[in-house]
Amino acid sequence: MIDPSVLAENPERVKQHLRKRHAAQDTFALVDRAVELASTRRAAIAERDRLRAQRNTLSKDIGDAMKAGNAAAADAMKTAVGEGKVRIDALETELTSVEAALAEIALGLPNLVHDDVPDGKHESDNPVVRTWGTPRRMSGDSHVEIGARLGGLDLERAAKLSGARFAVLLGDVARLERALINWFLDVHTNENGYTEVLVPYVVQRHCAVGTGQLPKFEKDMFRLAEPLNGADAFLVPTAEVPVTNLHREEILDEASLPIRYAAFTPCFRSEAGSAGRDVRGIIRQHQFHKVELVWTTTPERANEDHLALRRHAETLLERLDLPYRTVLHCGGELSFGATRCFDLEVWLPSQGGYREISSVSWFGDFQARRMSLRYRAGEGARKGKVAFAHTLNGSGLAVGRTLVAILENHVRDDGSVSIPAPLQPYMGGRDHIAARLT
RNA sequence: GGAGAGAUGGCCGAGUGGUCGAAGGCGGUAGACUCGAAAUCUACUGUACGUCAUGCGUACCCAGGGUUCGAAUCCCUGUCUCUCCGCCA
Repeated sequence: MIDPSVLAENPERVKQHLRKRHAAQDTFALVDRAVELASTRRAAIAERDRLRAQRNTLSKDIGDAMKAGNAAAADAMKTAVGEGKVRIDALETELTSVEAALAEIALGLPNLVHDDVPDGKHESDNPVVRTWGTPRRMSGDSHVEIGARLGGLDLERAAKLSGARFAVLLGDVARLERALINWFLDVHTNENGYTEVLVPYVVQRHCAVGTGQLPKFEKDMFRLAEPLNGADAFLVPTAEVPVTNLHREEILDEASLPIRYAAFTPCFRSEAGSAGRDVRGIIRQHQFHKVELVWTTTPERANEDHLALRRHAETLLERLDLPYRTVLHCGGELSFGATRCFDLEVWLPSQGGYREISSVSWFGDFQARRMSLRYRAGEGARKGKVAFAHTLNGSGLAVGRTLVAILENHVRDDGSVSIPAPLQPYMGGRDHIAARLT
């Protein structure tokens, strides 16, 4: 959520950011509507509070009059309070609907855009900010064929269980997936200072509102048919949702920041808008695994923290010897809640191009406002003041896509696949997975 | 699934209709004392919204309703936590 006072007092600035995002036309009208609603809201609050102050004074006087035995005076004042109450009730009814309408708009507006974000509308407008490694294979079999030859990937049987966009992994390929999870977590906790956290995979609606998936993108998530503990609930689309919400509605000490979590979770996505894209293989699945890195930090630190987080993800690809590039999202590509975002794209020979394997986002205080995640400044001019924290997250990494990249980049001529050195300890010390003889 | 107890400020804990944003203690901050520290003493120590802003007003004692001139306090509903029994991984 963007700052409501900026929305109310500086709508032109908000629209400028919307233009940079190439937002839909009707979004601009919503900004104007919000300005009207905010003004109505302020007027209603002012009148209601004035009447309540009057009531509170009178109530005291009534008590005094009754103690003094002056029933007639008390009754007269009771009548006056009663009249005020009718108006107060009307104003509160009005406020409830005005604030609901305002919240609906505010929760549906995307974040403001960081100055670093370049103009542009499409993926092709994202500038490349880093390239690492040289692709050895420029084309060839996809992970589907390679995985099948290893006896480790069975999409047909997965379809018997769950339909399209699911996979069954077997043998050493399944173990390689598990090795990646363990290695990612070990690197982040042992070398990068993250705290490992294991969280629920089902969350109630308010959490997904907090991180920004809701209310706008409900179609992308799996919603449970039955209420969970009395509330609407969803399978997590990413660990970002439960982990960022861990400290919702808290006021953290600045000394405890940044808080950095590394979380492994399965991720569930309905991908409703993706019909026809990546139908083959395991690039786009309804269920996949991801290790996610989530930071809660201060506005002062956030810029450098965002770059540090990006390096934590990039380094993994380098150690796995997987060529990749890093792009900076242009305005039109920037996701709803992000103020600045880097995508890491790994080289996939079968596609002859780079594919997203990690998205490293800085949200400013956008998510923090939605979940009331705040901190108290410890030092400096603002000492003792409470402010919204900044949140960041990035994949470190998407496990399934890393597996695909390893299969496709490290396959050998005989159909076997080399295991990158860091993963070998997790694979019984072996340096390759052999192809089956058939 | 059955039975019971509870939810108050950073923490502990008092408060059963008005003088309660809330006693007291702990913790924290500042000052005094001290060469310094400890101990001691003094003061301060919530969040949000509104505003004709070094001030004033309003709301918040789990949440939502209700009773009342007036609710932390009374009533209803819900949520969560704890204890015991049952079941289960």
